[in-house]
Amino acid sequence: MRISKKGEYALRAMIDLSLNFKKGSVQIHEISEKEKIPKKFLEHILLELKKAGLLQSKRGIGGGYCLIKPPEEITLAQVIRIIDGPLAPLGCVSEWAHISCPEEKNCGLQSVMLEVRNAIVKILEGITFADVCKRTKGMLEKRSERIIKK
Amino acid sequence: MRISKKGEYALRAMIDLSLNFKKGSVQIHEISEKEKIPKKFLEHILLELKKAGLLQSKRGIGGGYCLIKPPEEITLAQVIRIIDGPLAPLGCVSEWAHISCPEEKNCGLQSVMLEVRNAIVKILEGITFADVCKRTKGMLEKRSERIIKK
DNA sequence: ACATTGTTGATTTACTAAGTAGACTTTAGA
DNA sequence: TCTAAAGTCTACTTAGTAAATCAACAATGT
Repeated sequence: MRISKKGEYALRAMIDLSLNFKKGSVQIHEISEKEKIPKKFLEHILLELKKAGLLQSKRGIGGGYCLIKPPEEITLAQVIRIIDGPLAPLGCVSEWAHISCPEEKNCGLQSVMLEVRNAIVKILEGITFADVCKRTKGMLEKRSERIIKK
Repeated sequence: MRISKKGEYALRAMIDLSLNFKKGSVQIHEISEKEKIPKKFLEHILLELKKAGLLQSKRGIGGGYCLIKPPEEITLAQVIRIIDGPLAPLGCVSEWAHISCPEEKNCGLQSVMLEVRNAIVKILEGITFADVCKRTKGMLEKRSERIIKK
């Protein structure tokens, strides 16, 4: 039930790019250092996200990556599907990669897993990168409040 | 976000054993044939489930496996955790294998994944094998109703 | 011209999933 | 007590994927 390391890196990179959406492009090595992601590996990830139509890039001095659309319009589900594939726990309940069930008689299992899939999808399709950034900000503020109170 | 093949096999085997809970023990090859699971592979799986305290076995002629507890008392979550490990999408939000977050600042992501984890856990800890069997039965009945109507 | 940055494809390394082989142990029943 | 039928155990294999790295290349700004 895990998101791969690659998927996690992709999400973190997208968060970084979302934070910089209005400030212009960010370079691979900046993200790599900030998020502690191996640079060469990150190159591939960003390229995939670019090919999927989420990112824009510019080469040469002063180059870098930036989001094509505002963070309000990109959901976590989109990124995870690009990098890790379908969100469903079993192939037979994925709408993206539907594989027929070997045992029709055990479809009680299928119906449970469909519930799980729907729950996951509902959350991840309902949350944009703008939301995530907002959450992070909110949490940081709360934290500093706590520190001030001390 | 997938359950492994092994995990799926384990679930199917447990469903079989649940259906036979009152009828006595079932042999590996019966399950293997019915569910189309490689026999040798299934041996490992059942052994793991036995060591985890879910199954009982008897060797020799007329031997086989059976549930220790009634299907009402075993949840899907238990089996998946035994075979596939934690249910959380990221290590940093698992209660079973908590790994600290590399980037405290991006904990917005963590909070989303915690929501996902909770949604998954809520479903899988809330459904027992008795429930799954009931669902399957219900679906089969509905299907035969449809056939009769034709 | 040149350093900087992204692009591309090949390759590596490590790990895990999935499955197999074979010797061993227990058991029921002829 | 012998034997065939079951589970048990240890080791191994094979395939695929995750994660990462390498090196040559292409575009860009100064």
